Amino acid sequence: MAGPTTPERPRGRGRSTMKDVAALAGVGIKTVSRVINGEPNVSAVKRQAVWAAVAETGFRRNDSAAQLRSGHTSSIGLVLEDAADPFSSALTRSIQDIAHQHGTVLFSASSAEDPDKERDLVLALCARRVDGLIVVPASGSHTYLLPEIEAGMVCVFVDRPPGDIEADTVLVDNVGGARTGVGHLVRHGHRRIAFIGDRLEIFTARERVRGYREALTEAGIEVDPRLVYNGPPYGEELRAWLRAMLGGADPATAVFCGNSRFTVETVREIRRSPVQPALVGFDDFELADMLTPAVTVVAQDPFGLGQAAAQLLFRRLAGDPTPVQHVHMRTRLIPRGSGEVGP
Amino acid sequence: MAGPTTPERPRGRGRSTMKDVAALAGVGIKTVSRVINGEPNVSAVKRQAVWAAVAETGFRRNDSAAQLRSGHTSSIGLVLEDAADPFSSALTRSIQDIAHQHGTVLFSASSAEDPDKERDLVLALCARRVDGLIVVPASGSHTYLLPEIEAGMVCVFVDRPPGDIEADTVLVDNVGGARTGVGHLVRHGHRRIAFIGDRLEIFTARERVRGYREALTEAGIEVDPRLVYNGPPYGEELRAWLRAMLGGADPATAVFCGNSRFTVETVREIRRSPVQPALVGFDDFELADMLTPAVTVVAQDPFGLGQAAAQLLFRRLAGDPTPVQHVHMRTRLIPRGSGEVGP
DNA sequence: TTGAAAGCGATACCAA
DNA sequence: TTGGTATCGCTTTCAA
Repeated sequence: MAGPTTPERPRGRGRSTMKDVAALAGVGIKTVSRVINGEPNVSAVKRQAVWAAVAETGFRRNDSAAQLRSGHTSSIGLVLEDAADPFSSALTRSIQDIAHQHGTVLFSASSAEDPDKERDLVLALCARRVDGLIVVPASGSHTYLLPEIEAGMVCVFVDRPPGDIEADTVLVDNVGGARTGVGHLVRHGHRRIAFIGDRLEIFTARERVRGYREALTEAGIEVDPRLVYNGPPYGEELRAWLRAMLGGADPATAVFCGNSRFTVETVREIRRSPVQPALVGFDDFELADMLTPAVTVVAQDPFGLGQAAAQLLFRRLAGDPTPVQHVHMRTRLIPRGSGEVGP
Repeated sequence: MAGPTTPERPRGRGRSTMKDVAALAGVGIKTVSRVINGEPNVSAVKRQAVWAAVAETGFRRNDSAAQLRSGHTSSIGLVLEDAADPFSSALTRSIQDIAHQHGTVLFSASSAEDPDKERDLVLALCARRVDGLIVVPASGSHTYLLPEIEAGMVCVFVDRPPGDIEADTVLVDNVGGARTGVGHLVRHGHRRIAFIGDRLEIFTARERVRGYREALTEAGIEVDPRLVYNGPPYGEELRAWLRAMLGGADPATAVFCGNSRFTVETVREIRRSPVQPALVGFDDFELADMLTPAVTVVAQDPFGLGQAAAQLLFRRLAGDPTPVQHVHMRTRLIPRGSGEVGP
């Protein structure tokens, strides 16, 4: 009984359009458009009639059609390494928030550190005509973005710079942070300090080793290559290396870790080890203060990083024509115990 | 000199279209469409000519235009509570992966547990005509989705059921998990067991208290309301309650926590406390095994949860017409020490 | 204040 | 195997 009494209402699948709404409200389609988009110059009477018809038909504007004509999507894209990583998820959240403030939604995708997958994802986002793009670039060249950028796509790179192209970046002061952390260990009397970090293909790993080297050189300590690990942060390879290094004839008395994955792995290995080296890690992590001993870290600010990147992006979208910008974020040493012990 | 020699190439802002590509390649626009979309029935010669023209012009298909005509976007939406939360970010990652397998990208947004914001985000995603939607619903009614669902939007709810509507859900066995965890404490001789969890507006909190009550009742233990906390997982309120409860005349000898936020807060407070109750937490968390004592948990599987939800969604999108489904995921007790001590 | 008409850039359909 | 034409639902433009 209830069904067939409202013949104007589209049944089952399928959406009603502005045309349907206009017909039902007895106005022109352009008036519907004005009301939906909150534009002025519509009489209160018609405005009400339109909203009534919208409610009646369950109308929802098709943004694809709007974008096709107007040229902007009110969406931005984010491509990062792994959405499940705490650093990435903090980044995501802060970018989502800034996007939301600008009435914009966020596409996000994970590249799994694979340059080809990153490229696919980025280009898919470009095909969707997102207004702008924030990328934590995998290694490799980014020249594939040149045509997109020339066509008007706005890109900001976070945490790492892109390969082979000049573009806006928001980076952490990796070198300075590592210098601070290693210098801290030096000041506590250590001279045999190990470095444990990612493969050197990864920008942040390169920069942090550099900071490590600089700190040692500055202290007049020669770098011992047997104390430097650059490899995957998981698996037997790392554990074997740690065991060998800690159990060897001339073990390190302190360890500096290149990121929190390594810090955690190192903490686990130290637990099993007869010697207890001092430890400082790059990047803070949850419960670092609750471990025994509590872990001293050089903290980054992933929320701040995401905010800075998003704000730069929206400034560009608003038309900021200034030359390419390179923003650097400070790090902060947080002493908690593991780094404040002598050799 | 290099610039003006290729007059066909669009300069500066603006994209080339299939029309441009067709003109440059000397073929019809429909042939370009066939090549771009990998459709058959195009000669090798023309195919090559088209790809050459695509490269030359930097053409990238405008997906909005494609969607307008074809009706699907190859995108799905995800609305959750907080992208920075480890549970949510694991969910995000697993959904991203399944989506990617289906050639689909993911919109994600955080509701911050605010029903109005959730509604805005969901409707924005509907306006973008995502093919489907996965939602971790905030509390409140979800009747606002009825018109969308009737218009063909496919929705799957994860971790919590929606309010006031029947829809596909993928939930954790909250009651059973809590019963298991509390039962574990009972078996170690505890009779004064506290429950610490979220506000009762939140579905999982309600279910987990229920499991707690059932376990106690089953053991013939009366529930003491002074041992039950339902409130925010942060701030002085919780800490004061914990201090009072642990320092009172008749303190609990064991604590069951409703989620990992509470577990961590409780661990911190126990450290400062003179008494050391046994502890079991719902939801596993990183480094739980490295704390002292290591924390016994009832683990969920957020990756599995996301996978199940995404797979159900894509089954629906493929046309699965079966009635509304309610999937339940098992939990798993992981004894680590904190829960294996007597009163 | 209002609305008719002309696109936006692709795909669907059908004729060649 | 090819490609012309109508069309998707909206915004823009412009005349009334």
